Amino acid sequence: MLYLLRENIRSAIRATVERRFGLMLPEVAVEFPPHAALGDLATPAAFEVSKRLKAATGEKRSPRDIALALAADLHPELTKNVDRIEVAGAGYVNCFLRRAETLLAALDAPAVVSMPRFGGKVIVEHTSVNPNKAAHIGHLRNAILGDTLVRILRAVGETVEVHNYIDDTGVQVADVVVGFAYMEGKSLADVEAITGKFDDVCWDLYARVGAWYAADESRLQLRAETLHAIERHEGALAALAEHVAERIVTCHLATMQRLGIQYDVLPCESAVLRLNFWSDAFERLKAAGAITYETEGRQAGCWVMRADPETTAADDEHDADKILVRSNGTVNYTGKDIAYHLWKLGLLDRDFHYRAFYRYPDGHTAWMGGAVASGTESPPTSFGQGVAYLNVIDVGQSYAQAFVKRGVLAVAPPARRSSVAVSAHVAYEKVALTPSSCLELGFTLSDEDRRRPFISMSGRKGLGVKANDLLDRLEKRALAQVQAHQPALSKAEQQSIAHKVAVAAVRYFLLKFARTTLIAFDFTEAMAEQGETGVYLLYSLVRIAGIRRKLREAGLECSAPAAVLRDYLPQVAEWLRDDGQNPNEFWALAVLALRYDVVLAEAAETLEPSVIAKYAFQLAQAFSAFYNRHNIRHESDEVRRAFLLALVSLVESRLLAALNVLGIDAPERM
RNA sequence: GCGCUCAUAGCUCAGUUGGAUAGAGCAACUGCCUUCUAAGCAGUAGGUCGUAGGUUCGAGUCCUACUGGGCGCACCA
Repeated sequence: MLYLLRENIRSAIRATVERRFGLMLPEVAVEFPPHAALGDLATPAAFEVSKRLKAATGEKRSPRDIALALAADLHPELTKNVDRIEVAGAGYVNCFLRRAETLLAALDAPAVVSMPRFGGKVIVEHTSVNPNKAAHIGHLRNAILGDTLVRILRAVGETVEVHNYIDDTGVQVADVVVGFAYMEGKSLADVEAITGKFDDVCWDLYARVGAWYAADESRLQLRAETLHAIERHEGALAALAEHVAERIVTCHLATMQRLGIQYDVLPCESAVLRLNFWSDAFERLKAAGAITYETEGRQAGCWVMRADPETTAADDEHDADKILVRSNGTVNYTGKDIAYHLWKLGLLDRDFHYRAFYRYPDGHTAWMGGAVASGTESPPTSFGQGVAYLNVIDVGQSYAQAFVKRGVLAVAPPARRSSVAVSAHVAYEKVALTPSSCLELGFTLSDEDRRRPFISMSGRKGLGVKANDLLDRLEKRALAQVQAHQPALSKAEQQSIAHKVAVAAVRYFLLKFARTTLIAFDFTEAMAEQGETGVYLLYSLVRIAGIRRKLREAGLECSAPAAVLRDYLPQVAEWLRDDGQNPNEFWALAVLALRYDVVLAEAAETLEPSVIAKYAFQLAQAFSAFYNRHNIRHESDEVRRAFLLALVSLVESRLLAALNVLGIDAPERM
């Protein structure tokens, strides 16, 4: 609601400044003042005009004079929504909205308007966990961040395709294969016969393989041989690798499904090579002059991409350049990634072979993009060919991601360069463990480690909190609460509620931190059900559901409060008026709810989901205060009851929208 | 060595592209359940925004230097 209004004010100010002062303002800041006495929207543009006027003409005019002129000119253009405009402080222009009219209009308006900016399909890649062990909470942060980003983009009207890249040919898979084949002497049939949680079995095995290598480094030769067999796609080891990768991917998809996360395409790295994506990309990189063949020095025999000399410098220990093709002629990960990204933007005349890999309960299918044609079904739409890509990958990959982008940019035809320019690496910090969490997991720590603020997770050491384990613990804990609060419900209903509570808790916990904040995972904090948590958000909506239920039971139902209030506009205006020095609490709540689309737009623009999480909590908090002060069921005045209910409806609508974008589903009771 | 990033209340973190009186949760303390769910609400206390300069009407936010963390710079993926 406020998004469009803010844009209107922005353009009105820009036009007024141009007309009266002959200045073009590139950006006009319109913000939300710290308190209600200063209006609903405000702009410090007069300060900017004063500065620019002085620079352009030498004329000195006080910001306050300019603000007065702006306010006078602005008002006629905005009378529809704005009640009055005041100049405050040294030169702020403050707009006050017509409260009653705005509230009623908002009740009939959708929570958000469509405002796509990419102009076509955006490809979001996230999760991309090595398919060799159970997913841990670090992978969960990636997936939840990515999934929420997808939901944000879809909410603002973007078309999004979700990719989960499967690195089925890397050392990580090879290590588990070595474990099965050489440590345990298992055949493919033996591994296929393993029952139970396969990802947990591999988690333990992977850690043991690490120790096994450390005990005798000559065993690393087995890894190299296995890797080679996988890359050539030959023999029993390759077949075992394929089985491990596919089965683990299935585990990962099931884990993520618990959190409401789905994928459209699972492109496999093996196919990037076998379907000649790379050889095409290689030729194009050479033709574009983006890579050069080294004939001397320690990179002799390699194809390398030069670093940007302005931002990176080489020294004795490090080459700033990035090798894409090793001296033995094989391509590394970054090279393959460039090929994959060319495909994402439709810049390769090649495609994967698709087969339906995973069915979701709602009928959606995740398609595996592999090297060989198999199966009878084909996808309903074409994949790839996006106008932009967004990669949710941890910040440690920034260096490599920068080379991927430069590689794609070098090959892209001029008309498509803007596609590459708007594409981005959505970087986030990792999840580490607090020392106390490590101890709780049963790991022994040195005294030095004990004093550290956090300890990195390590799949190779088997040190980490598995995603499924955390969810299990949360569900168990929530179930105990639900059983205490809702003893009358069936076991199945209680479990369904406990599941929703657990999902809300994890998703909110991993989303409330800004992307660049390292999370030191602590069980106590992550399992908290009080304060700034996903549980609190659910509780607010449960209370709203409770209000509606009780009103229905009392025969006081009111499905369309706006229709009732339309006949009592002066009364509504009175209820929304500030009382002397005190700002009006109803209006404060309403105007916060109306900011939803502004917050969503900000999240979509900055690719920062945490702002929505923070906003949802703020709105829920404001509602809780309202809830404690006003009892709707016991309100005898019918019109006032409709008024209070209108506020509840507004909050409910925006809170539901926010939670939907956060991937959190609220139960009726809890 | 170079690059990126962070430093805000006892702890964990927000802080609207430079704006008006720096906020929240946890922990501590004080109240509130015959009431639409107390998984809650109201209140108290807690700050030289790492240090020193600079830019300007205005700096937690931008620039420089310094101090102290974290990450990256592999013929790994």
